[in-house]
Amino acid sequence: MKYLQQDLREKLYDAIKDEYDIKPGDIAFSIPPDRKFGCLSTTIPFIIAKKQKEKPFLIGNKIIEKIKDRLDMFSEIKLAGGGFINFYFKKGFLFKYLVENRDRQIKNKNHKMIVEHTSINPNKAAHIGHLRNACLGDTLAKMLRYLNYEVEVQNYLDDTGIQVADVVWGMMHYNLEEIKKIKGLASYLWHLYADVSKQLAGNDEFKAERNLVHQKIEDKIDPEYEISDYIAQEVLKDHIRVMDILGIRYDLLVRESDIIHLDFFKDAAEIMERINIMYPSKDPEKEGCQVIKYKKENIEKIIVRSNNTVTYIGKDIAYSMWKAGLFDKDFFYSTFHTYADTGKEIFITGSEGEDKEFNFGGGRTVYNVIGVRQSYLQNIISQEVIEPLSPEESEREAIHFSYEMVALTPRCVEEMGFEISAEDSKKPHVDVSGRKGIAVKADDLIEKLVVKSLQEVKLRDPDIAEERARRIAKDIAVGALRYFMIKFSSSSVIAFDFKDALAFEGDTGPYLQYTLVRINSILRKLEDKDAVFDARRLDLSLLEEKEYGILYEILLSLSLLEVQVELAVEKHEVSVAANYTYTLCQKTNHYYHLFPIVVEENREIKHIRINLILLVKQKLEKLLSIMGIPIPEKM
RNA sequence: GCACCCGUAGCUCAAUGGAUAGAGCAACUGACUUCUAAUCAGUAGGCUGGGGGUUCGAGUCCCUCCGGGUGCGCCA
Repeated sequence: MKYLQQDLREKLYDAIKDEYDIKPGDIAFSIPPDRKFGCLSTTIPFIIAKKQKEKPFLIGNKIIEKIKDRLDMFSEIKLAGGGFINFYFKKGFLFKYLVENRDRQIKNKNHKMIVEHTSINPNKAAHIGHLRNACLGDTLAKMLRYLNYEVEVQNYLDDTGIQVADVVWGMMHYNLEEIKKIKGLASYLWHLYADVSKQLAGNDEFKAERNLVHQKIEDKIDPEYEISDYIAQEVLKDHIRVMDILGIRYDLLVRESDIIHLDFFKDAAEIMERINIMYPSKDPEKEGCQVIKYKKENIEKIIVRSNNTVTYIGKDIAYSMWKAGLFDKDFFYSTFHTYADTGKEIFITGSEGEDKEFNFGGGRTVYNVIGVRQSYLQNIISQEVIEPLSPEESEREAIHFSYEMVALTPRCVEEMGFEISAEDSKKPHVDVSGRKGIAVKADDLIEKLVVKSLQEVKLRDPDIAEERARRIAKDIAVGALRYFMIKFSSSSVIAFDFKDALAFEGDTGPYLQYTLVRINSILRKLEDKDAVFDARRLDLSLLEEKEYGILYEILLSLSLLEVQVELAVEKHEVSVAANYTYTLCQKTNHYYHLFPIVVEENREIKHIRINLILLVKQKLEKLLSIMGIPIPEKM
């Protein structure tokens, strides 16, 4: 349909460009709310009317006169509502078009996208907040791959940060050998981190000790360094394990320690100084500091402190510039992990080693999936650094893929046995806090989902083999979780509650899975020779009006797959795809409930229905794979 | 103070400036001897926080007020 729309836009533009002063981009199409208004519609007469002071309906009628003989896929082109031009496809056109073009490849964009997501501090197990980040980022990456961009997924590791120093300080009464014996280190550290945070709060002596530990980690002094290095790596492995359960994978792990040791900031600073983005502040309060001006809020942000150390944002600037290919320096790389099933490797940066050729970094578009609270800093990076360094229009761009936090409902906090202050209990939701230990661990949530779906599976098939049941339960759990994490628009806070997250009915991942599982089940019951695409034998006039109407809605919906995915990427809203998939499934369920397929006796009608569900199956599989929702073998 | 986000059905959320504001949950009614009831059909539920404005057309854009939340550090 995308090609159809493009084609139509060009023809329309050619027909009217001499008479009206418009650009091809002004012509947009939408699908009208009611089929009596046709299957495609444009409001171009209104747009022209605004510019040229002529009645929209007069313009519309003129346009229709010009184009009506040039477009043979339509049976009718009508003016309605005072200026809408409504197009009516010839009966059967769309179905044939979809079947014939079902394997059409999306054009290669020759454009490298880097998506940074997950980026969890490597000092404790992952929680639901991190899951939202990873699910959004992974879905975005999968969408970009579907649209045929070159995509590289990076996960940034703040291995020298204060959070790691916190837990190392808390572990200093152990030696490395003892730490290596701890089972489930990430989960152990979860509790330790909460304890440590409590101890450090308001105790300056402890904080001074912790700061010393932090310094030793940065300077690679043992045993602090070796302990921190071990912890960061073990926790990272645990994050990779959890994310892999959800089908989330990475290409490259970038360590902050390597950015520091390779002194990336020096190269970044030289470039920024050269074009005066970064300069010494004249503000007496910021004497001796290098700053960047944030024009929108008229603020000077400190990048280099008066003691010559680089701030948090300074390091991120260096990393962002490297990601966008704005300087030549590169990391060294080695393999960190190999995925058993595909044999694909995750690489990790290093600061020394063999100087081999790798193609990491150098993205034309660089997405950073990070919470909305970081907007201020991310805006500085994209507006004040990357943009000025990319003078040609959209040559390089850094995009903050922003989302709101996952919070807990007060009820949920109480359910989990945390104490809740009177103040918090009045709020609509309570912030997740790794520091306080108030959060739902990713592992625990997944386990709860698996247990619940296993119950449901066994309820439906008491004789099912244990291993098979577990496999299916896991698929359902993953589907439920991933869908839950992306179905809300990213600007709304998710007030997490087990009741909603554990739901398997209605607007949920399992609903989508169920739709496809049933289609597969129907197809299994057909003979092989029946279950084939064949566009020549689709005589839709055989269908009664009601069936034709519902079938047509599904076809229109199917035709929008690529358009919807593009829209999701453009709007930075992966929920667009989730909602789209859900309505497609609703229509499909409605359809095959009313019109049986296997038992249909009229062979031509049966053939039409089979071709429809074959199309739905193909598109739905694509959509689910984009959202990382697995397809269970049965439900 | 400056910058930003949110407010839509009882609850959780949808809706490129477009035609009659839609789903799910909860409630109520109905459909399993039928290709899988994790489904489907139906009933009920709305001054889209209030007030102005722009527009042929506003839940959507602008202004203002009310209510809720966030960011603005030589922390990360």
